[in-house]
Amino acid sequence: MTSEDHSMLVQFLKVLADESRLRILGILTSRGASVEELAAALSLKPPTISHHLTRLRELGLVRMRPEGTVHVYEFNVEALQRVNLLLKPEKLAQMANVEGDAWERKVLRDFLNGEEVKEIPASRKKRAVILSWLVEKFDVETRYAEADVNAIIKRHHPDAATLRRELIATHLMERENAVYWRTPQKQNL
Amino acid sequence: MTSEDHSMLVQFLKVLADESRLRILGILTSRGASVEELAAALSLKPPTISHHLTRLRELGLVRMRPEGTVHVYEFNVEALQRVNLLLKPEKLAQMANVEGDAWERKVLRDFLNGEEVKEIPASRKKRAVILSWLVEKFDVETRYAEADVNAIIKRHHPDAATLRRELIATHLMERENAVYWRTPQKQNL
DNA sequence: CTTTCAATTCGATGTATATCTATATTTATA
DNA sequence: TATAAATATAGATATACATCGAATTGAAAG
Repeated sequence: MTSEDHSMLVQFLKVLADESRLRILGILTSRGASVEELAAALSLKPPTISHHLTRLRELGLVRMRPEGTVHVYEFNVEALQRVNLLLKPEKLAQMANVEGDAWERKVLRDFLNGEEVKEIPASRKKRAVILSWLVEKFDVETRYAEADVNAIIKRHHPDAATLRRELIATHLMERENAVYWRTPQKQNL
Repeated sequence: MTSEDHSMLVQFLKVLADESRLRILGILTSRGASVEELAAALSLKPPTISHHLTRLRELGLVRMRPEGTVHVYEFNVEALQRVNLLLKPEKLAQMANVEGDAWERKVLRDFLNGEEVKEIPASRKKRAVILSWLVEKFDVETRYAEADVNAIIKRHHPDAATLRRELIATHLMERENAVYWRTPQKQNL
């Protein structure tokens, strides 16, 4: 549904993003006009105008009323209003959220080999993704000794010391005295 | 000024009329993002994303903030609002009205030879243009006998009878008993 | 200072499409 | 019914541009 809005919006914008068609719409705001009139007004050939009007009509931006052998085209203001409604940040956000964590999945694919961390990413952001994956190996309500933490990490990567420090530094885990625990999750909105 | 708005609007729409760029903006509504993140999210290569961001940035639709070696891009909502303001019927009308009667001038060029009507257009609309030109040859406040009307018309075309009848039929002139006069102009809005 | 990593720039390629001429279709008129 | 006029369609051409791989730039880290 939102992705329908999305491609709908793209199509509208593609049709509107043309100098000739905007000028046509501009003329049609004040009066209906025939193909020949528009051709003269824009200094373009009738087939070109016909082409533009077809594209505008496919999206309902103009309507056609035959009058004898002449076709009078009129502007449909409603359709333009619908475009304006879609062209807002909130709507764009909705449309984009069809997916969002493709990047995280890619990082996991790149740096994991099954349950093994192939390499600790140098980039902070990528490291954060791996650490988020790693912290899932710990229970939320359990309290661990440092040796337990190291043991669990070592199932996935030899450098337990570095990773343990990173988990604390990124606040994914917390420590008091010699006791470690996983930081309770905060809810997503 | 209005034509600057015009080409401005076309450029904005051309930049917005792209699926990838709309998705980028959609993502950036909720959070700033790096080129790599966007590339992963859209399943496109970084150079492609860079290209899109450049185009968006040229129009001020996004802003860039370097953060270490990573470039964080953010959405500039204001710029989008400006597009919405331009994408209204009134604005389109303003932009189009740089000229408007090119068609009428073309018809006159085609069917007149100086003060002589070369041929009476068969098309109703074109005939109307020629008749509007012809009726200007009459004073507004004068009352004419049929012979006078014919004489004036014959300065421009031999078939005075037909043209006289057309002037009446199109209500450009009126007749009562044997007296003719030019219909008073109604004002334009 | 060298290496590394993210971003950008460059060059190439394929696709989309605005515009034109020529032809066909449809409606009105003689 | 045949001709003329206004649109529409078909086919051709040229331009714009989205996308990619390769090379370059610029910043951070060892």
